[in-house]
Amino acid sequence: MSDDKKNYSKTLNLPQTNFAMKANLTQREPQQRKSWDKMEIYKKIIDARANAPQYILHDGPPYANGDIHMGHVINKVLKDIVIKYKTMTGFKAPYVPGWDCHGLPIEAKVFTELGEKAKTLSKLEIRKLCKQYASKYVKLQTKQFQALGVFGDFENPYLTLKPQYEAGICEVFAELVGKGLVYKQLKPIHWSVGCQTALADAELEYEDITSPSIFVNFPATKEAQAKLKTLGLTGGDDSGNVCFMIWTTTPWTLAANLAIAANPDLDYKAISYSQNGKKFTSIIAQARLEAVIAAGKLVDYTVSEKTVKGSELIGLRYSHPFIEKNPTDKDAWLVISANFVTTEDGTGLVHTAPGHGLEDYVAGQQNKLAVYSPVRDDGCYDETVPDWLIGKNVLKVDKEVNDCLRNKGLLFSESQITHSYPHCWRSRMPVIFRATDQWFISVDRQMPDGKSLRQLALERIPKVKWIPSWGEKRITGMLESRPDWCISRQRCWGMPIPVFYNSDGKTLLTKESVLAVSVHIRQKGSDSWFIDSPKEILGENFKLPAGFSFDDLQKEENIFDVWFESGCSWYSVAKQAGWPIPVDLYLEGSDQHRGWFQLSLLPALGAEGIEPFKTVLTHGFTVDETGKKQSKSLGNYVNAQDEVVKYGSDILRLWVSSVNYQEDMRCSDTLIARLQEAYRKIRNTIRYLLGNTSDFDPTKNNVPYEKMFEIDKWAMQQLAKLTSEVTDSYENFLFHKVYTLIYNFCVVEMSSIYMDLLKDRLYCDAKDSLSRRSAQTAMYKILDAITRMLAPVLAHSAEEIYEATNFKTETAESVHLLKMPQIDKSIDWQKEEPRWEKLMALRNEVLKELEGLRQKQTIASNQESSVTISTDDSDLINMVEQFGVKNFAALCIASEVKLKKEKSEKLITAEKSPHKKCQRCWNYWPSVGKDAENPELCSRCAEVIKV
RNA sequence: GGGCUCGUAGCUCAGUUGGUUAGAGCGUGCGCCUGAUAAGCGCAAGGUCGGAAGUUCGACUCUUCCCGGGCCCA
Repeated sequence: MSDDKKNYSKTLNLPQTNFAMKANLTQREPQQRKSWDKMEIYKKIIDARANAPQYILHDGPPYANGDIHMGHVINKVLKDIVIKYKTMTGFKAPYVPGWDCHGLPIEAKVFTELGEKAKTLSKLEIRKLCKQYASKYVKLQTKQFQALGVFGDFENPYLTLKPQYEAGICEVFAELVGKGLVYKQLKPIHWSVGCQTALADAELEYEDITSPSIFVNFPATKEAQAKLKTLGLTGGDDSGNVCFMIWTTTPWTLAANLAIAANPDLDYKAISYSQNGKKFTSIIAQARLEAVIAAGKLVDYTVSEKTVKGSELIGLRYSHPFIEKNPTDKDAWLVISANFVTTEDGTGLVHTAPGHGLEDYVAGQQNKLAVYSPVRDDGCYDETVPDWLIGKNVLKVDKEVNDCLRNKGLLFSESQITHSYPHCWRSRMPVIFRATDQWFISVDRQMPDGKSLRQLALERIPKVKWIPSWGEKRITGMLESRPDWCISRQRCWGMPIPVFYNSDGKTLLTKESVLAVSVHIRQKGSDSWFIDSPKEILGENFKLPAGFSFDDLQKEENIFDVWFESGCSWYSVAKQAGWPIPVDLYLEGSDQHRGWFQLSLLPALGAEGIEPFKTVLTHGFTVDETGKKQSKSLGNYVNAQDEVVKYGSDILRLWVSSVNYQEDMRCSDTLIARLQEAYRKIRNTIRYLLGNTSDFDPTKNNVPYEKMFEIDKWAMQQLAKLTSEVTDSYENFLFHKVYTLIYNFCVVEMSSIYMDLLKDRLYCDAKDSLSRRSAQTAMYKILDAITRMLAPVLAHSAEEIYEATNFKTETAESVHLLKMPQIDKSIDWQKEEPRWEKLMALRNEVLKELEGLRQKQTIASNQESSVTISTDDSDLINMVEQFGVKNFAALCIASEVKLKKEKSEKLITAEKSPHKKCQRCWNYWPSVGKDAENPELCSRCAEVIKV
């Protein structure tokens, strides 16, 4: 038997292709990239689109630090899919990758590596090391990004440390200065003691810590006691010590206490009790009575019947629990009014230290209090505090402060609470709130057009398309509540703030002065700020305002917040490259609503009055298999490099495309391994298409649609549907739909249905027969279209497929130079769909019947069967007859289908075919044996063999 | 604690303006084929749609609360 088989199999048109079944991506992909490098693929693509309309995706700069992780993979692959897709739809879509190079993480790392030696180095020397460090990681990450198959101008990336970028920062800053948005002020900010610098909101990380939770009595002055008595809150001499009770979790800030805030609308009462043998009467909010009683574990106490509004308390004075003399030159130690006081916690009377809290600061300003912050850069008290605190680290004095209060009998209650508290992202130490001189960009000052940055931002946000749409709500909420932007940092690795001072302390900061600095920076880079004289920096022709002379100018030592630097990229990169603002797309993780999106929006609105982006697309974060946050310490962390090395980058690209990036993305090695399976299925489907079209030359063998077999027309209709839906999904950035559509098309329409039933025609019919060429025409078109549709996702494999395609409709050097498939509008798949649904339903019933036979072992394959459809349903009969009984048999891969036009118990019956098996095509056809020369063949095969 | 957001089979996704027994593919189990062969085909089992109330003739779809994630903030 095997002899016969072997003989006849040689007469069949079996698939032939060099396209390997085994992908071997980890070896193949690097070669692919080499050949792309050699042909300068990125340049070719851009050149090929020289006169095309532009589509600008402006890259958000990752920080030049460390290996890339899954977050980078998702971000860069999504961007690359967009770029490749837009390119294939005819746009000129440049991709200029960028890196954020300045900033504390690098500087801190350099300091750590240097150890003690750091103190001996100059700022310039430190900056040199920082630059080396950043450059090293730019190079490393460049390689890692390219290894993902990302195309871009990696030869000329934008780096925030390049002089032309830095000059751009200056120019944006100049505009903001010109609009009056920049000011310097003593104001409490987050201060990192570890790094000795101010920190931006984005540089904080919240961690749980344990803090003391104390209730403290502040003794009312005699005058205040008298007033309280008049109000009826306190009684006669039996009131004992009359106090205002406050609550705090930061005892160290008590040294800077200047006021107690009360809410004018809240109700306050007095509670009398004895503690340690002393009688007290404390004023607190009525709503907090219960909590205070619990905190003090009071058993015997009386509460005043009288209730007064907070407004009655305003102006009453107290003496500080442990400081005798007002350390400031302004008023202090009185009850002030503040609406932010609530009854959620504490006592309803809030300890206020304007130098150590933002709300305190605002309240202090309103009440003309000083901004008193007796804490030095190193986190220790200065010499204005009581002797026993001078020079001590504020984060370590809680116990001493509490002891002092206890000794004075003013510590009403003491316990511990655990709460989340901001920490410095670098030094990991808790930050403190501390008033220092800082530079700010105001979000509420009026600009020349009468609007504030905040107003303008809220006005422009709806003009931007936010994907997903809730991004708009999110960024709106953030902008509504954000404070002024603190843009100064007391470090050296960054762009200096271009400000000068004279010896009187007067500030030189005008639009013109900043622009003059910008010219210098553009030529010499920001290092020159640390080397050159003010005269050299400003240029000797610069006209100094009255009161300034070059001989008496000091340079500002602060540098910009790195967020300000990256927030200028729309200018330093996009605008300087001549791209129109707003650019088409910003695409980053959803954390950037607070970060880069917002901090690009503000400078752009301030400087140009327009938002920098038309569309903002955000993606979520990777979580582990159970949906939890990934972290190295928990061991549920997926190392991106390992995955690339293990599976190849197209698998990771396919994974990125397969998940809905708008939500959290579960990620693990197992889940990525699943995508490898999916990849194999797609690959094999395409391999089959390649194998069966290897002898198909579309210029010679093409069969026009009208002449195609019905089933092939179906395939063409399915392709038209797929193309239309995939295009729609790409246009809406719904890549996981692209994936599902293409994958299901491969699995269902192709592998399970079409390619299976096509075998007889492809293998057994004459090579150049209409039936075979018809099938090949459809397969070829499907192959061509799928290759293009896959190219943005499977960047390497699509190229491999394109190379393995024998006859190409267009010859290009790369699949990425081609266009996406056009939707064939002459094919009305929607019109045909109902008919096919009925035919496929009937087919399903036949297949079910055949499955029964197979389980009974009556037949082994569908080819052995003979099917009978018995019905008096004329619609059904017409449908089958119109379609053709033979076509329907082919659809079911049955050897024979008979149509009985009478009603029967069962619509479908099937049996083992009574006919003989053709040894060539394995069909059980009546014609087997009719040919005298080849008695074991059917007449079709006998004919084919003779040619 | 606040803002935004997510929670449909083991996994990845569909589920139209609320309307008949909630779908697909993968994976799993069982079987078939051996002319796509470290491939291919078929069949089957998997879901109280995170939970609880409510609105409604009717809710996966609307409302409220709760539980559990994520991002951002305090």
